[in-house]
Amino acid sequence: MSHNQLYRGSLTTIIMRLLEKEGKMYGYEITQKVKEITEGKIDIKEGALYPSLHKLQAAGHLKVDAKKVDNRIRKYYSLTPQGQKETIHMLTELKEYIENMQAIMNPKIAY
Amino acid sequence: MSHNQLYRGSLTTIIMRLLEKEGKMYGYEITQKVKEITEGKIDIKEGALYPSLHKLQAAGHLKVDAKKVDNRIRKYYSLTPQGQKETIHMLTELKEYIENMQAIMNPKIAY
DNA sequence: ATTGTTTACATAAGAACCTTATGTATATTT
DNA sequence: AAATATACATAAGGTTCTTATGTAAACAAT
Repeated sequence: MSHNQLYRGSLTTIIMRLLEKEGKMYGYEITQKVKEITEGKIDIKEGALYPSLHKLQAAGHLKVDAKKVDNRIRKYYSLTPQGQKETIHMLTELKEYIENMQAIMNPKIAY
Repeated sequence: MSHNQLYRGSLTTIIMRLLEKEGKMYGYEITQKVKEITEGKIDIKEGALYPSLHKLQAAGHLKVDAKKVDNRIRKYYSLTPQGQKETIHMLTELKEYIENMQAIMNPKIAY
């Protein structure tokens, strides 16, 4: 994902948010979209992506629809109703994370 | 630290930034300060804190000064010159992390 | 006076999430 | 023909965390 440890734990939130907006995406497409949006700064590794997609599917957050395109399999993922709720929750958590970190980095308390 | 996976990887940045501002702090003090600043939302576990402090010290980012207060040992940590440089780097990385995540969450690209 | 809580350090086992490496297979570009 | 891009997948190992446990002193409460 990145040389930086900060990104550890962010992958599911990224996946869920992209699917929320795009409707459906396949794995490789997610990696390319994230690269594009972040101007190459986030590079999702396949070894992280695919297990993460499988886990989200097993948890009932994602459903999959396999399609053959150009004689190759693509697995299109999309949010389940439960996944939509979970996405809202994840976005709230991310917002809180950022607020908490900013509070520590730039506290209102005098130093 | 938190039930939330997002915080994974943030602890060293938190420690370094607090020491940058406070000058010197001991372990227990760091946990209390973070609780205070984030209104209890971030609770640093001792099992994470102490190994992290030891690792930062071993890396040359922190120096330690043990003092006996009330018949008990306190280990005051502070940044080395190298640690000060590293802190600036970590803050830049955190800023970039937040920017990248916000770009994914709220892209300027039309959907 | 003893029990429980807070302060203050420490480490070990195990979980979670990642990277790196490797594998398969087809399409496209050089 | 070879290299790169597309598209999936898993296994081994690293890092960071949680949970559990331990030591020890100060302080508050019953």
